[in-house]
Amino acid sequence: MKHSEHRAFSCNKGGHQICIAEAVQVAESLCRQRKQRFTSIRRRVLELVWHQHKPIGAYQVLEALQQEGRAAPPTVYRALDFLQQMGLVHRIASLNAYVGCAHPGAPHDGQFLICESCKALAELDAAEISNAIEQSADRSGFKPHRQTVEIMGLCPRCR
Amino acid sequence: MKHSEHRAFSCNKGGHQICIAEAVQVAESLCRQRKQRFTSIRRRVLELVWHQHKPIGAYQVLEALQQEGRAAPPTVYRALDFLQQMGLVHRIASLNAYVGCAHPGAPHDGQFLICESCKALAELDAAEISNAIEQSADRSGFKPHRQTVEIMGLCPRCR
DNA sequence: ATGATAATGTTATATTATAACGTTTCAATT
DNA sequence: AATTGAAACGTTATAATATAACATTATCAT
Repeated sequence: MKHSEHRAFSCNKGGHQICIAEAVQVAESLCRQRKQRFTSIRRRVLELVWHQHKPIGAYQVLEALQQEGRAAPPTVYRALDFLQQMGLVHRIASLNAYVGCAHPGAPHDGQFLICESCKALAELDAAEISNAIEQSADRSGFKPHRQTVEIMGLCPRCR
Repeated sequence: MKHSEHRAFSCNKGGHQICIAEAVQVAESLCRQRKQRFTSIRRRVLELVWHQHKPIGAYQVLEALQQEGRAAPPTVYRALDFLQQMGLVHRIASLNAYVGCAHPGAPHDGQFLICESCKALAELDAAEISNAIEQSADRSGFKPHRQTVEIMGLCPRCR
């Protein structure tokens, strides 16, 4: 089944992709477990981050919040920081943007495939890549701690 | 010779590391080959980027330039853009900072090891990593084009 | 109910980067 | 040497991203 190979970019059906309602449920559950408050702002920001399956900028989130009432940058950044600490959201450094974590539960650095054409993003968690990184680092006497891996290119639909 | 394994973080002797004067010479030569102008601003910015073997921010470069005369942000960003296009400087997305390219000649995306303690940076060009990325991307039907790989951790001296 | 802690509101500002437009420099040709 | 067209640079303003600092409110454990 060829399509299954592309599930990194698909959503909902048949995969481990978590969509907006599911993402919120998982978040709620994880926060409860960890005795952290999943406040309405945090929930709303998580929803907005998941709203498109593309990275979203902090100020785009802010705009959306402002249409529902007052809000200022710190509100957004605090919520995003919290969600990142909970491992529910990743920051994409090369885009200054944020995306919902596809594999929450255990905090981790993801690896990201980002389509230069349609801006869609898929999160990988390829041990193959992590291992290659770890081994190469080791050979330089370097002890890796955190990795940023962001691959720009063309997604299956756009290539 | 254990130290040779660590040459990614060393400088000058016995390795392919290029230090400030060498970097300028190589740059001069490459620009001449490509019929590009290696102006005094571009030279000076390249020197400043190489001055420490650590990533440097655009505004730090600016400050240095301003101590030698007038300068404004566009001056720095233009020079940095040019140097990046020539493959002489890399931008480190996770730091919003710039670093001299250790392997100029053919433009490429490097992979970077960044020490969280002393801020030293080493550039890798590990085929092992690129291959792992390419294969993982392939399996998702993704055609990679450009990669950002930035590993934070502890360098040999600080670990 | 009370007090401690965490979360949020609010204002201001820091940091990084680019837009827009006029001027200068440079090198190729006349 | 003068001309000219393109590239580089100067300058001012502003955009885009992110944080500092401090007052206020909400929540939880007692």
